[in-house]
Amino acid sequence: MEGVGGLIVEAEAYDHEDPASHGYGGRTARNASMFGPPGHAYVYRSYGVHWCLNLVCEEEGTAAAVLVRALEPTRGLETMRVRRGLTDLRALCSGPGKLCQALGVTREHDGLPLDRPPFELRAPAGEIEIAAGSRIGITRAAEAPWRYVLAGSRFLSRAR
DNA sequence: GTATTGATCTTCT
DNA sequence: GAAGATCAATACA
Repeated sequence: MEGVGGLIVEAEAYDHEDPASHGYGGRTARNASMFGPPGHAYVYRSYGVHWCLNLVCEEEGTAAAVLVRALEPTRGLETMRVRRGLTDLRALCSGPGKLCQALGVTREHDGLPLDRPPFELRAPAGEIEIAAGSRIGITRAAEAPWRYVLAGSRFLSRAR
């Protein structure tokens, strides 16, 4: 989006039956876009400091989404470095909040469709190996094996 | 190297 | 008024 981007290497799944999910317990003002049509973004403020980006999937009313936790920067590296104030490539997008800062994702992107600018969603090129694991950074149902990572990637929020 | 804590805001109780 | 799907700076080993 807007000249920056990368390969998603880490994601976590949430649905409306998940106690850790914002969609748990019904629709609210914050998670409205989670309940919207699939293929849209759900962006929320975390700890008052960071933005986190979700990709809404499944059908309307299920509040299913995947949190994009980390990606491997491939485009717009200079832009992302400036936004993050860093030179370390691995630190640019190795976490939900970092990733959004690097990409420039804010509440303005909440609810936007992912198949139109400024978003652009593409399938990865070639064969990739996916590994599943327990989730990170949450206090409920953290043991659910709904974290999916690109096996062996150096750009994860936590090492393999 | 690991551990702890402050920052700062939206939403829910 | 408290909690939270986080990060980065600081303190200690």
